Amino acid sequence: MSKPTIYSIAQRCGVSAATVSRAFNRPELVSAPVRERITAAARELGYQPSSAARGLVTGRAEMIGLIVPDITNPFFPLLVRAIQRTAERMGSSVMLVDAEESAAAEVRHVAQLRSRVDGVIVASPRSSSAALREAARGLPCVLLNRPLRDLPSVLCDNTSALFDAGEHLHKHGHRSFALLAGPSASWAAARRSQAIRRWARGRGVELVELGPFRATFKGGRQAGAALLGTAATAAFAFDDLTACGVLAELAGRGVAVPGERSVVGCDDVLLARTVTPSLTTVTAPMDDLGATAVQVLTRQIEAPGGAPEHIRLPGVFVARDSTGPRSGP
Amino acid sequence: MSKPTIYSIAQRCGVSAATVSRAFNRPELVSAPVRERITAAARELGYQPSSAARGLVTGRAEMIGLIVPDITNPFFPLLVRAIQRTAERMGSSVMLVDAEESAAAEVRHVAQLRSRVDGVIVASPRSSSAALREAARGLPCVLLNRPLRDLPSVLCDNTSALFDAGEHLHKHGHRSFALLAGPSASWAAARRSQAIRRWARGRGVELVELGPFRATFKGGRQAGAALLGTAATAAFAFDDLTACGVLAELAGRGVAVPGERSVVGCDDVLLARTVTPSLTTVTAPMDDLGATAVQVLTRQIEAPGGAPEHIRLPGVFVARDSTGPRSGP
DNA sequence: ATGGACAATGAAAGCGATTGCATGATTCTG
DNA sequence: CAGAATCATGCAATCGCTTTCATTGTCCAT
Repeated sequence: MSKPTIYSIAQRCGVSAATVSRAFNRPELVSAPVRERITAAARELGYQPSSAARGLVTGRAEMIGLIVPDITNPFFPLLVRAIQRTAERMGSSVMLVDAEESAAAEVRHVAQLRSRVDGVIVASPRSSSAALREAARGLPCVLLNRPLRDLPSVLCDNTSALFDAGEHLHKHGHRSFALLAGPSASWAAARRSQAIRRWARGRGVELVELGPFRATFKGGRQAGAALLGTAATAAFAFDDLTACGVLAELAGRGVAVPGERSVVGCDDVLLARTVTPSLTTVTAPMDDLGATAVQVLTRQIEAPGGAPEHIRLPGVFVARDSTGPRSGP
Repeated sequence: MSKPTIYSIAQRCGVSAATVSRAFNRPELVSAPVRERITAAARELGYQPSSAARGLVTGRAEMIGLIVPDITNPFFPLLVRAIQRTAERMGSSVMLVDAEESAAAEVRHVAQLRSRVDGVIVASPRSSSAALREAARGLPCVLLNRPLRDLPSVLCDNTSALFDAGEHLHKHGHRSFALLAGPSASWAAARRSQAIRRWARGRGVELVELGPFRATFKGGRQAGAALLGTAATAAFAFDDLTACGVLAELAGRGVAVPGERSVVGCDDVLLARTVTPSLTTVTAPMDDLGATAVQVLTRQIEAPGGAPEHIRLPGVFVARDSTGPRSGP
């Protein structure tokens, strides 16, 4: 009465184990009647192939690892979903690992995953390039939102969308802006800041830089407080979570949005649509991002050693209610 | 130059594979010098034991599955963390699966996980008892926040904390309450509603029931709108996410909290501390909940067939800024 | 009839680890 | 100093599956 194996089934059906295996993996090689007997017996016995045994012989775990720096950040759940869906469609499962915001943990987890997965997707804004490269040596790996020359990566590029955001605000009469910078170690943060700076310079408008702030709600509140110390009428928050914090802080101090200040976020997290006022932001193409990452990883797994792909997906600007005409003098 | 195995190492060190295996698993059985040579060689070659091979012979995957109904709900990330931490300490990895709010998916995923994990933790408010029981047949399984006689479960019981919440509001002069009910299929929702009803009856205060509302921010806004249609001065929201929605809706309509209405949430999600006003709520002992679930599951795995444990951890009431003295007449 | 092509199946060799048993070397005991 | 006990190690079976190669039987063209 132990777990059924292909042998139990084989015996029960009077065929060899090989035939049972084939009945599942290459059904066209097995005659219809036999195949049916086998599947019937399998169902009856509640047979489940042992993935360990299969993995041992095929060398594939049918599993990919996903490392995120902070699962409590609302940016990730959507990504996780997208990745999970795509992976499932390709016959793989996903092992999610939360690095709890520690660079060391990110790298450590890559090492731990090595033996259990076919490859990993790493959303690792923190760890050093060298550590990352080293950790990924010999393991198919795709970087998310962080570029590294010799490792494949899938990035969301918001540069042009942020330009659009700037133009949108400019059109509404804003001339003085604040940049609420994100974590200094984060590639995304650096890139966004840079895009905004470039735009401001090109437009010839005033830009005061504040921060860096942590990418949390609380960080956003601090950013909001800092913003009030300036004359800027519009602010670019590093991301939506930060922006929500800013909104909360402003609301708490009785500052009207967009009446007195306009705020734009980034990422288009679920919350962005639902807060009041709803957030003007830049939507990251989460589904694409996740799906692409899985596909790139799959390619990497099937043909290791190819030139690393670098894919860049553009974000798109969405105007909502947290931005509006400049008020005052 | 293929992946190093215990054989490569054995050969390199002039010992047998068995010795290499022992050097890692039962080091006390191997003489010190040999052990060191082996570990040195292993490090040098970058050896990683194949978990498939080990799993095949030991019959253990060192992996547990975790099924959550909706990873975007901020309740779960903290739980996931706690579970992951505990599992790691016990030498297991966690496979997280998001059921995307579908009962069918919950059950389907349990089936898929069967062959890859030693057991599963299921946070499944939705699927039917029968389906759940069937899906878990022969697979160690622990239910989270949902009781079922014949399956072990770990629950967070907020009954007494909700009583405390009621008393807190009563002390502040509130006499007319609203219950903003959560999803009708959810055990937690039913239980909370019941606790609140009981308290109100016992206290002899007025209680109007609204809902059910979805456990999302948007659902909360609807609840907030509904609340304004009543004369209740204090409201019990199903959970914090709902409560945040209520706050947003009230703020949007210029209703002061706690000036005009008091709101209490439940779960003490991260956001609860950071919104304005910060949320009076009932904190679920997430870390305990997660750790306990893993421990119960581990016991279940090691000694299947024991009587199912049912563990209940109490939530505790925390007063913050979303509740205050009753205003008006 | 005869041989070849083709289809359906079986036998058996691994995949990389763990582990019970056997063996040889040391040390202990009386 | 003989034999027992102990220690370190090797041998070989095993876990459940996939896959190559060989085998058997059918059928068709010659």
